[in-house]
Amino acid sequence: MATPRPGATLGNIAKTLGVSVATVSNALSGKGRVSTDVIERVKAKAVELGYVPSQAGRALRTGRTGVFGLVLPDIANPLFPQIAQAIEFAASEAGYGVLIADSRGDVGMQTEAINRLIERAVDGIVIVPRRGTRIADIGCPVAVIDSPSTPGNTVSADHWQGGQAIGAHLVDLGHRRILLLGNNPASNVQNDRIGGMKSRFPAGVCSEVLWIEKHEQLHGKGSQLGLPDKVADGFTAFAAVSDLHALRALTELQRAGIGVPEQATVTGFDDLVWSSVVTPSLTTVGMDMALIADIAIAALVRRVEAGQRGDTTTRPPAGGAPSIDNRKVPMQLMIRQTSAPPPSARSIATRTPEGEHPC
Amino acid sequence: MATPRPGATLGNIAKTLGVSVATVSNALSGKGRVSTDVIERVKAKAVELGYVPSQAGRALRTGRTGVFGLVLPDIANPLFPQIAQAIEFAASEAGYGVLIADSRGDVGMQTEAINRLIERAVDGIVIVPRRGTRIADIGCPVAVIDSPSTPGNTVSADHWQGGQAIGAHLVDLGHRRILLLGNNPASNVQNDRIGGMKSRFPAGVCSEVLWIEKHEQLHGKGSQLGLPDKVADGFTAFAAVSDLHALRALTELQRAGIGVPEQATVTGFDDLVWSSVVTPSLTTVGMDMALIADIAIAALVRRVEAGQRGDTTTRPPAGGAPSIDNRKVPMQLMIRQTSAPPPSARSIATRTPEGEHPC
DNA sequence: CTGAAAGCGCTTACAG
DNA sequence: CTGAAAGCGCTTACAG
Repeated sequence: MATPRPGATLGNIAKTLGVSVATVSNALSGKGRVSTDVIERVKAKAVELGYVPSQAGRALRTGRTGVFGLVLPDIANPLFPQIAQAIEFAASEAGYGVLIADSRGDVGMQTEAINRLIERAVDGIVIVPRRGTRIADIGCPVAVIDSPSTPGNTVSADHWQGGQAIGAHLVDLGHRRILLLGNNPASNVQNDRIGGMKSRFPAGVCSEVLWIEKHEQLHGKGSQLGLPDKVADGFTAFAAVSDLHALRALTELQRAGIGVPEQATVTGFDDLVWSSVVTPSLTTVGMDMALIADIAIAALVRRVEAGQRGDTTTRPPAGGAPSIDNRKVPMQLMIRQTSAPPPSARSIATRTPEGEHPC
Repeated sequence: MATPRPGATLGNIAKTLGVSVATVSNALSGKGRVSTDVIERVKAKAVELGYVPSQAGRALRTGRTGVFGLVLPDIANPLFPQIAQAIEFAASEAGYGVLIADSRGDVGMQTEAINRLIERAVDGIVIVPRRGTRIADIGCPVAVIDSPSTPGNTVSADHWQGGQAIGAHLVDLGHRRILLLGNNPASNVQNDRIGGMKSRFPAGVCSEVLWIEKHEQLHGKGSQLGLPDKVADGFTAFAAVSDLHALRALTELQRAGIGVPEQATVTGFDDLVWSSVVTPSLTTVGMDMALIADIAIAALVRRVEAGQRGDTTTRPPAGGAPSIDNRKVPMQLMIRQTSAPPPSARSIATRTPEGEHPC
């Protein structure tokens, strides 16, 4: 047999070897009692014939497909590559495939996407929910990423702690007037990040939040944020809840001839792919997507392998195994070049007394 | 039946209705002759029971899974979201699911990834090949995206034409000394884009290519590209083969106090998500990923639905249906704010005689 | 127009 | 240690 026939089946192997399919199945899976001699001959023949187990047959028999679904709010999201890559890696390590579904930011399509996955009989679903969505009990193991407010089976980056890291960094640098850049006040993630940052601002620090979506409703999509004016007002640091907004801030400031970081500090969130290629490179906070993905996939695998199907988004597995309820993974501060002490701290005074800049 | 039991099967419906499963199957699929009366009752009962066809059963019987694989060289690639979203959309429109596989930039893993997909019995595979990879005949319908040099079954953006569009734009603006920014001279895509640009430069234009990977080997990863010096040398335009490099150029120039576009024009490629949020917004060339995805998926569907399996990467379908050989989809110039006439064209002379800037 | 039957490839008790 | 048999849910000729 020169070319391994792609169609080889357990039956083929059994016939050529003169044994039963049950024996071949057992030999290959190592389950029943089979003599080492037979095991060897079966394995050799399997390789020779290029045997590939039929997932369809196995799925039909076992009721498990070995596939997880991944539902994303919007694949076009710049954060998506990291998530998808990490999930795909963790899943394939665990022997599972990943079926993707894009909800295109629409709640209705999110439901449709989930249904499509269920029709394909996925063993579990990893959901990165659309902002503000609550995932209903869909009769299939679910792990939710990045929505700590959803009860149960959730894993996410610790956005609050990430915010604290950036907040502390800014304060340590000596900044006392800080503009926080958010996109939408309805986002839990953004509020956590902002809350974390603020929690590290001592009494003497004065901060304000600029919500970009609201700003654009007023001044038009893509309009300038007026950051140079803020610098004139005394703001020395611009802390965005996403690298995307940080990039916008950085270029807007640079465009106005304001030196970053000499005259203004800029920080982001997420460590997107280009954050280290811009000049100056962006100080940001990265999340450990690999760990997050591992946790989500491990939770799903545990449930599936415990033999449960059709059970529950919110309750922990019946076996009493630990769920991943609201598990938070620390974020990591990546100090690069867009953050530095404010001009005042360097030129005017060596130490900045608290409350020097009243709001 | 309040709660639709997720486990409902053809047999359940048949039994509750007192008909055969064959009839139920026919009624639902509309294939055999079934009386309208029975069809209605079957459909009603199916809805009532929340019947969801088992893909596993169907797959086992028909030999088709209704799933395509998507192999990507590196999911972390910033272009990936567009590709994945478009493929997922086109596939789900056609009734197919999409299983992802990341080859992480490694040729060996690309092969592994393809094998994993084949084990899952995908009906076809869309491959975005790793640079320089040739896809072997893998016994399963394949559509290749973005590698026009691969023979057969390839669809891609027309990188050459996209280059021409940018090249012409730059020349029309009056630029005569243009620095082309590429990453790697081994990339067909990049060479096509550069070739296209150059093809529109008349004799009087002097251009040069700066290969970033080579530059970084010499000066260290993430080092400055020395673009301000190039401006001093008389270069007025910087045309990158990717928005990523354009962003790098833009920030490096801005950082050096060089006004874009007043003192230097910057252009990119691909219209990545942030290209319109930077200040000034980036002139670039977008690709019609939706069309590319449609073509790739349609080609796969045609093959699958023609009933062929195990056939051929390189040969056209036996039925004589058109293959997608080296089909190219036009790219679209998106003129935004980083491109403008060179300073000389505005201040020194109204019209720039050809050959004014010798190389 | 409808039904009985075979079979896709696999795994799992159960007998030998 | 090994095999015969049942059955997962579906579709497809084939008979009635």
